[in-house]
Amino acid sequence: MQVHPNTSALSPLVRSFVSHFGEMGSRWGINRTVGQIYALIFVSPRPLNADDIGESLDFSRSNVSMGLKELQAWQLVHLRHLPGDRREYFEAPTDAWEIFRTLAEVRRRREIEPTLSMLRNALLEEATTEEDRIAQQRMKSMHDLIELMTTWFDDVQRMDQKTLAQLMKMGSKVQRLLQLTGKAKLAADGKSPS
Amino acid sequence: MQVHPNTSALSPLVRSFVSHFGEMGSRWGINRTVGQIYALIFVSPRPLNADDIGESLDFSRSNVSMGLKELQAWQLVHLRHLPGDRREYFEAPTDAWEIFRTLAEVRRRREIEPTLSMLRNALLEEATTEEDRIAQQRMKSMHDLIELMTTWFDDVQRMDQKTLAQLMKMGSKVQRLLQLTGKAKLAADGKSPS
DNA sequence: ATCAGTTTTCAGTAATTACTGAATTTTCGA
DNA sequence: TCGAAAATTCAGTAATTACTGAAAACTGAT
Repeated sequence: MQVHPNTSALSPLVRSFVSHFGEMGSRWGINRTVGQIYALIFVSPRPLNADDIGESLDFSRSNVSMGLKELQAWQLVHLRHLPGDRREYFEAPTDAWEIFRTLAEVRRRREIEPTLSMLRNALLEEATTEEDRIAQQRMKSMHDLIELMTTWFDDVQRMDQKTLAQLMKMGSKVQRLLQLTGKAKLAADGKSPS
Repeated sequence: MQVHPNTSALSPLVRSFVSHFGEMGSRWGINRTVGQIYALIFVSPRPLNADDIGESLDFSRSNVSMGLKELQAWQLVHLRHLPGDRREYFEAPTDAWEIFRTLAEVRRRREIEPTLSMLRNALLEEATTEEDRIAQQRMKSMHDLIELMTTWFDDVQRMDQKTLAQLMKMGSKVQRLLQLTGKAKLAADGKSPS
């Protein structure tokens, strides 16, 4: 049931995008095929089914199936059904911010949390040697940084997009603003600014 | 010339840290051995030479050599020489911020820049089909986000650590501050706040 | 210049990861 | 409930990546 026009011949534009994502994917834990599948879905104007994908990229049906499973686990693609078609179609969120947040969230769960938990355990141990005491110190600073950054990221995520954009556009100018506030606060507390 | 005490028996503390880094490493592009070598150097109170490392982790001398080469390419470890010893010793920066910045910098060079450049090229192409036009739109939003974030990161890097810590601790409270400033600016411009 | 100590390279091999096609299971319309 | 269409699983194989030991190259003290 060929409902949609044949999309199996990729334009050079899409082809280069897809292949770049393949390369990049393999620098992450994501493998090449998974990267390519994602890229293809991301730029596609309509949801794609597994056959579309396999045909476009010349992967076996089962390979596509596994790739899609992984992308779903990363929450990078969503399953959809098209009326009058039993096959499963996939589409990807197009909002770059949303994608970024999703990725950050998944990585947090998979990498940050286990690391924090390992570090916390390590810090609970009684250090018996000087070596261990020094090791613990360094683990602590790593732990604290990770924790600071994730808390901050949680906060940032809660901001509305406008504030965020404003903040980012300000860049280091925010420094002056903070200095001002600091002084205002000191003044309000009845102290003279240093 | 056994100048230093034998460090080849790792404490349980260090052992678990090292092995966690091994696991995590393989989720990045970094392989397990490289992750472990880094972890070991990071917590070591003194610089280590390749034999120390190989002995502690039970890797072949050549494997250690390759791992160190990669860590140097990531700028995560530095070569040092100890007086009266011809061997090369390695140590890792212990300041978590510094490590983070280094990593960000290397990733930027290796992953972000090539991606931006691919996207810029793609955006220069004349889109002939509707499909390509849509693909380009999405590539553009991805490009813009990446660019925004890297510029922002550059700015942030230029801030002193105190401001940065302050900013991060404020978290979403900064939102109120920005709203205030916005209003102040409007007032200064002689307009009424919305 | 020599040479012992040290690091690097690299070809071969081991281990891991990716991919396929056939078989199985699931899904949903009739 | 059945059966065809679709999706998934999985054992086997291919491809890639990691690791080793032997050999080559380098280093610096004498």
